[in-house]
Amino acid sequence: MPELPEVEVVRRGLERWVSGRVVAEVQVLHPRSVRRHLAGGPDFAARLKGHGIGVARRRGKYLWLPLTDSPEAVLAHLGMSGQLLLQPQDAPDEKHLRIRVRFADELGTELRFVDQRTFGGLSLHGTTADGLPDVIAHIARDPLDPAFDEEAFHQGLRRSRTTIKRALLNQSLISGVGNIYADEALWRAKLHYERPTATFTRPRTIELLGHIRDVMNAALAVGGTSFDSLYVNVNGESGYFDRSLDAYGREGEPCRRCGTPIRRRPWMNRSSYFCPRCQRVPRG
DNA sequence: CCTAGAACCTGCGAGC
DNA sequence: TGCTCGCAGGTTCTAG
Repeated sequence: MPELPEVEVVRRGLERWVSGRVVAEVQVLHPRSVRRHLAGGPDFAARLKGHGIGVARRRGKYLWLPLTDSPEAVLAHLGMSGQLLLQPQDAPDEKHLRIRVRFADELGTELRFVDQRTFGGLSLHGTTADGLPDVIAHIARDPLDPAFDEEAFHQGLRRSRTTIKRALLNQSLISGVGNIYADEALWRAKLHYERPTATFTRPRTIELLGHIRDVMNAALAVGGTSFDSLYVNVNGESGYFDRSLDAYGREGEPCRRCGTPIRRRPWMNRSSYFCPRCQRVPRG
């Protein structure tokens, strides 16, 4: 569940169904799914056993579960295909089940990390004074964070010699934006994805941030974007924002503003979708 | 230091 | 039917 709205949907599920419980047992079924832990999966599992789970938190696409009785947190990143599912203990294992967490209560449910492509994973870290896992200190605040620094973001754009979509995907400049919401926000702002960031005026930056927030909030309100069953909440349910997309995945379909067919261009081993009329290529 | 591109994985659908 | 190719919501490492 890659981008901010989808990760926030998962965070809310964890807060409701996992926070407040105590870990009884952890099973690591794929070594790659435990990240940055030299001592390996069994040690990761042993270190979690018996600890209480605090309120789930999120920054950008990262989410974490603070431990209530130690200054550590379980950090999760879903990568391209990761899911955190709350399942009945007797439900059959998913094909790509990587990590199982059982709890010391009688609720009969367990937390499962399922990940087809294994780009995601869980890790265990110390936390900074404000409760942030130390390894994500370099991740910028996301645009839904009330403390997001608009001026720092604008100055970051002005300073960089890159193009706007690359900048939007740079998680140390602004976090939570991925390929879908970058294309959607740029369509709304009528900006071409290869516009140099150094050309941005402050009003243009502020307007773009507004579109990013609008599209993310709209997606969040309907459970995020799900093209297929890979992107679901902790109860396995899909979101509906795919119906409301204006650019992403709409190659050949008419722009909802001007009717011109939306184009897809190969870009950084993936795709960019844009309206060739509303979003003009910058000259130069 | 900065930026662009490849690598890391598995599975699916299109085309031959 | 079965093969190959391109493509998929992300991050990180390396080369220049």
